[in-house]
Amino acid sequence: MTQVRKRRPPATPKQAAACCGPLDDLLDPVLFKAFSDPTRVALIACIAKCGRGCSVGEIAECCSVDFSVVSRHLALLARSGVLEATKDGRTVFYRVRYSELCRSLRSLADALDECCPAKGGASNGKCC
Amino acid sequence: MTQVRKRRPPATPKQAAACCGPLDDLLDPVLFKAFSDPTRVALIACIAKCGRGCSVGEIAECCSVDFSVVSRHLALLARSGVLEATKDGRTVFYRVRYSELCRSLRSLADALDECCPAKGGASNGKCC
DNA sequence: TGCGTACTTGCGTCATAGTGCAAGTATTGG
DNA sequence: CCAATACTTGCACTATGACGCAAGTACGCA
Repeated sequence: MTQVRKRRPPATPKQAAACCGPLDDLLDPVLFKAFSDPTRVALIACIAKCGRGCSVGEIAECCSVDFSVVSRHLALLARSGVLEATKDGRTVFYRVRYSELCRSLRSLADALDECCPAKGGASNGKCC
Repeated sequence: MTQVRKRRPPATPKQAAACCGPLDDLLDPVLFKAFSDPTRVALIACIAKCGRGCSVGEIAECCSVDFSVVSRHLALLARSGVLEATKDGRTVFYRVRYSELCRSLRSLADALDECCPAKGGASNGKCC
């Protein structure tokens, strides 16, 4: 019978870098860049806790920076997939893309677990 | 009898910003800044997939930037809680803090769910 | 059609951050 | 004790990004 050979974790970091796994796609700098600025994080928290679509004007009342700055941050957050923009007349509503965001975060956590030797992850071949 | 009044989600973003919930702590810009640079992300993926503690020299072979740059990135990643450094003689080993990282990511996902109206989150009062 | 509201975009400024080189520090082995 | 190894740190340069102001665009309403 053919034995199912368990894939080993890469012996060196260089080998690890060469073999692509789920981590490489999930560790997206563009997504996490969205969460790397205090002002943006405040905006995200604000909209997330509100639980509904919010207009730019409403959101701008939450923080002390200029209206134009808020507008730019929101556009960036929409581009990076954190928020979703819908336009109604001249008002733009931004809402949090809860499910997509949660899925990304949990997938990343899962992918990390797959690599973790302590959890038997690294020897199951799913890491890369 | 006293009725257990379900807390409503904040009516406006400004109100939402004022009430502190789990999100405010979990949305940590310092942590996510670690994941916001392509070079750093490559280093993290490299070490994570390797599944063991890696020396700075080994890690530096993975990417094209200068050795000193790698050293600085690794130090930053350790400061922000992504990596853990242990010194053995003159060699420093960096390893991924899998469990802490996964916990942070999953907690954030959970906190977001608590805010999501579609999942009945926003009306349970746990959001803020 | 003109005006006000809601938002976006261009531009200049300033601060922060990434990078490479070179020098410095710690540790090991001869 | 000296030299080599492994890494860190100082310094200068450049790039990127956050910010505010002002001008521009889009839309609704009278």
